[in-house]
Amino acid sequence: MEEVLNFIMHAIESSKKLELELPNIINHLEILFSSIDEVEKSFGGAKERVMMLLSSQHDITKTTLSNSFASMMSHDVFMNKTQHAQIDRLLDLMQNPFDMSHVLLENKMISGGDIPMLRSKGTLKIGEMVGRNVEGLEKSKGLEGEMQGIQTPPSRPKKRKIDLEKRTVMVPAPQVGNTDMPPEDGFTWRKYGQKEILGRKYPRSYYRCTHQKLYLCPAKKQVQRVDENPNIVEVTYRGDHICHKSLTAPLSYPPPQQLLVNINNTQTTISPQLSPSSNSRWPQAANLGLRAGDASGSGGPSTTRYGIDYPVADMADTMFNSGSSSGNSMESLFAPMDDKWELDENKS
DNA sequence: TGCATTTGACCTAT
DNA sequence: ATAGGTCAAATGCA
Repeated sequence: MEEVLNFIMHAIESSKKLELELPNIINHLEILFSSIDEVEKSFGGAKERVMMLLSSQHDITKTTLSNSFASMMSHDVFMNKTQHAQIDRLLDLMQNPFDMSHVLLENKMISGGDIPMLRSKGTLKIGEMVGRNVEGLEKSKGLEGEMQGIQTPPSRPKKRKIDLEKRTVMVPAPQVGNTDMPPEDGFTWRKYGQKEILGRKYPRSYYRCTHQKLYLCPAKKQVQRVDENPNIVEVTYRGDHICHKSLTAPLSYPPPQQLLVNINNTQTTISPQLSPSSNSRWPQAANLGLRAGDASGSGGPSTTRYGIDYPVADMADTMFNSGSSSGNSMESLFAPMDDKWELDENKS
């Protein structure tokens, strides 16, 4: 653990140094790059070692980790309630690396080598695992043996009234116009609530399917900005859309696919993943997040449309859904990912 | 006028 | 008691 703290302290020092020198080096890209690189590597090293500790220390407890963080953070910073909560979340992540939403966030924040590391340890799976939360994990008995003794944290409230499967995806928030608008995902939603969430900087918005009353469609989603990066929103889907199955429903939408949104420092990519357990109920990858930068997304209501032309979405749809041929450019882009991130179903 | 959003109140699980 | 989730009246907009 000492080594971890050394890495973290070095990263913090490097960050401070970078902050101080920023005005001077902002125009010297090479120096800027090496400074950022140093910070990145230090945090990466820390995380790598924490992961190693986690794999070897089956009885690691949240308390001991928390104490380590607390002592580290208390050098000259008084941690308030929110910061404690954020550390709690980080600890949850460390003990539950399966939550895809966090993993994606981590992939953005740290070097790209980390996810392969997780993958090689067999601790991370895409497909069935994408975005599945703790409840989903607990149901997934086959995974227990692969958790390498990492215990799911003593959970906070697991289920509320509705016992629906939840899936979380990270999508880029709109950069222009009304950035509070949820990303487009091909469905029409109606906002029915917003709430401040303890330990989170940004409020959580609650949406239900516009056709809930008409078609008794139970689909809901929660949209929340990520604390660490407001440019990313965390979208949690619950319930299946049945509105499109109704004979009297509006025009159908394109077949949704499960997705993986892969965010890194400089660009955002959206990678389609076939879902083993549900191949028709989750939002289409191509549509998610495309509202960012879409001028039409500024201002108007958050509801979207069935059967209306969406040039950008269509373009992406074409890229992702242009049949099973392996010739399209997007597939070539994501091919390495697909090869490495083996779906559970393919294994069995 | 009808639909969507806002927001305080209420409900419910822990 | 508390926090997350939902309801519903008030309000805004086209």
